[in-house]
Amino acid sequence: VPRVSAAQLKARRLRILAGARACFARYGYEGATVRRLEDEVGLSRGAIFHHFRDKESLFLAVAEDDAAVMVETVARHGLVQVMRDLLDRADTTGKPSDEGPNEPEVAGWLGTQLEVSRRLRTDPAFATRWAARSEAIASATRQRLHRQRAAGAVRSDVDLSVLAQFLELAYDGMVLHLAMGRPLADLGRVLDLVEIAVRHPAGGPLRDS
Amino acid sequence: VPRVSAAQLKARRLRILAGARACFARYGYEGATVRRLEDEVGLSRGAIFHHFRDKESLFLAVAEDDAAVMVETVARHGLVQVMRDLLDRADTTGKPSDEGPNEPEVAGWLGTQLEVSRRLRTDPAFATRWAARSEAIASATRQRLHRQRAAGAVRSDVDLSVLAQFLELAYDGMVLHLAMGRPLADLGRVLDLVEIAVRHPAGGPLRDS
Amino acid sequence: VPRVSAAQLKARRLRILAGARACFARYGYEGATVRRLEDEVGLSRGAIFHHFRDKESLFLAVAEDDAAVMVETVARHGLVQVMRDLLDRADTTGKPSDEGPNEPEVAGWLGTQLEVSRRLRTDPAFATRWAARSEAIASATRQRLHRQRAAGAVRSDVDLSVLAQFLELAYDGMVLHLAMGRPLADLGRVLDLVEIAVRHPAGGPLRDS
Amino acid sequence: VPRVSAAQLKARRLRILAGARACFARYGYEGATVRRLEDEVGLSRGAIFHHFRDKESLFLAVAEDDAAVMVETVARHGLVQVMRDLLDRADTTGKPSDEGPNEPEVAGWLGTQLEVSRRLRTDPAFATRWAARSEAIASATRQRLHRQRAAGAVRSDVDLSVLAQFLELAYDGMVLHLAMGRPLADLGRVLDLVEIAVRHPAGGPLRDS
DNA sequence: ACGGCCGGGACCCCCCGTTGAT
DNA sequence: ATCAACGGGGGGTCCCGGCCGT
Repeated sequence: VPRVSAAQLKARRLRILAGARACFARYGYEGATVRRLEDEVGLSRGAIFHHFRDKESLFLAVAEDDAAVMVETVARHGLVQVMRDLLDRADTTGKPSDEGPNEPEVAGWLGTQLEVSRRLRTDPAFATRWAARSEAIASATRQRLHRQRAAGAVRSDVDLSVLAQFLELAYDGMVLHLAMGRPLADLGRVLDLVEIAVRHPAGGPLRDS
Repeated sequence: VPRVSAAQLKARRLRILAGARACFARYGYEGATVRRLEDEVGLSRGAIFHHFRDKESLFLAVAEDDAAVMVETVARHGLVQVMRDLLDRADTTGKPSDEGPNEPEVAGWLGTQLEVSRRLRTDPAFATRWAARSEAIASATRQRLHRQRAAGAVRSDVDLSVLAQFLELAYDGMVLHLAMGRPLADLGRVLDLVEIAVRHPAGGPLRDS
Repeated sequence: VPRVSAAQLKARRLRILAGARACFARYGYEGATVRRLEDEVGLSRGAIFHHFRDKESLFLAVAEDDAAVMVETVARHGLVQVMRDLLDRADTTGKPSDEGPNEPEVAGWLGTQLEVSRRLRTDPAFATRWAARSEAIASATRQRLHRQRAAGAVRSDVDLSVLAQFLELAYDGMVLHLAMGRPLADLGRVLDLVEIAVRHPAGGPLRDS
Repeated sequence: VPRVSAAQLKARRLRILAGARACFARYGYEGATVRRLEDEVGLSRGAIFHHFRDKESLFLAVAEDDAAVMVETVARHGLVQVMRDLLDRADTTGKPSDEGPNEPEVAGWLGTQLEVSRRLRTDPAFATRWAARSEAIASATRQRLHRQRAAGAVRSDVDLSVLAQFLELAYDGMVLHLAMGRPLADLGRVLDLVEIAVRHPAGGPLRDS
């Protein structure tokens, strides 16, 4: 017999995830000591490790959450739009999100992405667990491109998979760029270049904006 | 009175840097424990920390070395070529470099780049020290683009700085992509897209390769 | 919700202090390695440093405990009596104390005193924190002398503060003498001299004992 | 065939001893790292360890030097005078000594004494090596008292050995007091008390000074 | 469900003393 | 005789996770 409602349990879990995301983003995986997780989450070791087996599992849960959100966003708006959103939100620090309180902070998102990449390099076991998530994003991108091409909005002289990889390359580049806190500068116009390169075989004229 | 010649000292220093680069790349900064550094380098704590004040300094030296090599390469061959080289070398693991024994392993290079990005996020002091290196690469890219445009090989309807940022975005994307060990797949054709987007306002036909 | 009662916590703390005192006394501050502290206390690093921030704090707690006991003893029985007790207890090693189990072993006391003196010399920050404790002992000595003089048991041709310093000098001397493990020999009769010098302007005849 | 004169060798040795004494006094035995000894002495490890087998031997040499000076001073002027000198010199910090450049700084002397006491407690082997030096000082004190009594300057109703121990007690007290950097205050008048207690059975009037 | 106490592994770095070159 | 380079042991401390009591 659960002493608290399932809803409360889920809320607790989300609270832990949110705090953990912030912590991992700010300090990195190793830098996010259990002590700091406690402080950020507002619960103690016992509570945290009651919900997640260990630090690794907690991190994986955070990362999978982010990945799921991203898959959905890509499927609905496309990778380019994801990048533009990223840019907008990075532009206004601390600006309250317009998609609800569950929307992960952009800094947290970026940080988590980078931490994932680090663990992919150094931890083969993690890589295995993560492969499915990664493919889900790629698949969502390809499917959307497929729909877009059918609508005539995507150049047809290049394989879809190549275009998808091109967009992923740009996305990865943005993640790294923003996560390193480098200046935003003309990133908006850079994204214009990216979009045109996907749209028109000729690259075409720059859209006026 | 130096016990060993300056040449030997420099060689020793390079040996430490090489081992450290491999270690940082394989295990990440925190994962590269002193024990592992000893094993990889083949020297003892005492020797290593005689040449470098502490682990942080050692890492910084590795990163600055890589940055210097990269600045030079960009100035000579351009960022696109750097990316193609990256791709070629990533294609054949363990293949002996054709630029001499001092050429850093590509895996080491990539890993270092990512570790730099992590520390940039989490360590403001490091960010300050690194800013100059970062700008040097950007500057080299801009200067080369300037020369290329004068030669008519670069589109003239877009600001150079935007094109430079576009290339840097693609480069960052490649670093992240490769460092995460993701499949190379059609990355070569993706780079073609990148190159064309920089070259011709009209995008033009894909070069046959 | 405390897992253990406050009493148990306090007991644990005292157990750590007792072991630490023995360790510091036997090996000195630097010689009292964490490993030895573990062995002596019977608890692990984790437990010890859960109660005390670091080795320094643990040592300070031991020293302050000893100082508090000494202030009280001086106030009740006077410095001369403290010295005689010291002598008696040094005479019979391992003899169970007659003042309860919390009474610090004399060897521990002495060793701590000497370690305090070392840190006073080498660590100005420690000196500042310790000044108050030192003055408390001096003050207790002066107050007791004041009462004794009123009772006619102390010579009146010398300033009280000088007499107090004389006694402190003798006390310091005893600490050093005993801590160095030098022979006790006629120390009892030496203390007679000290006492007489404080009591009678003329030094007077030796009391028969 | 010595490549340098014996005098130069001795000078080098003295230079090392002087620097080491300062270092041991300022930082304590453990705190006097080889690095600091190098800095203070102005020579490197190799040079230092060429003249002294290891740190322990160096410390012992410093201590024995000090002890020898003290034996001589006690024999010539008596322990009370040694204490008064100590006091005078402690009174004027940095005052150039009037007994030549080989006269150890008072701070160094005191620090060494205390370090000796620490090692006596914690290192039985050291205690054995030191016993002879300790007895030499005591012997010098007794012999001088013997001569003084013959001259009628010392009370005759107390055993000489007790008086000697009394003086040693006071001396040890001064060492501890001064080494701890406590205020000098009325220490001069305290020494008057000590002297009178040794001189006259009746104590007698305080000398005017 | 939660939290404080605790165990013990491992971390980085310091430190002493040796070696071989000069 | 002197010193830089070096080996490797051990220092304190942090840190993760388990264990009970509440």
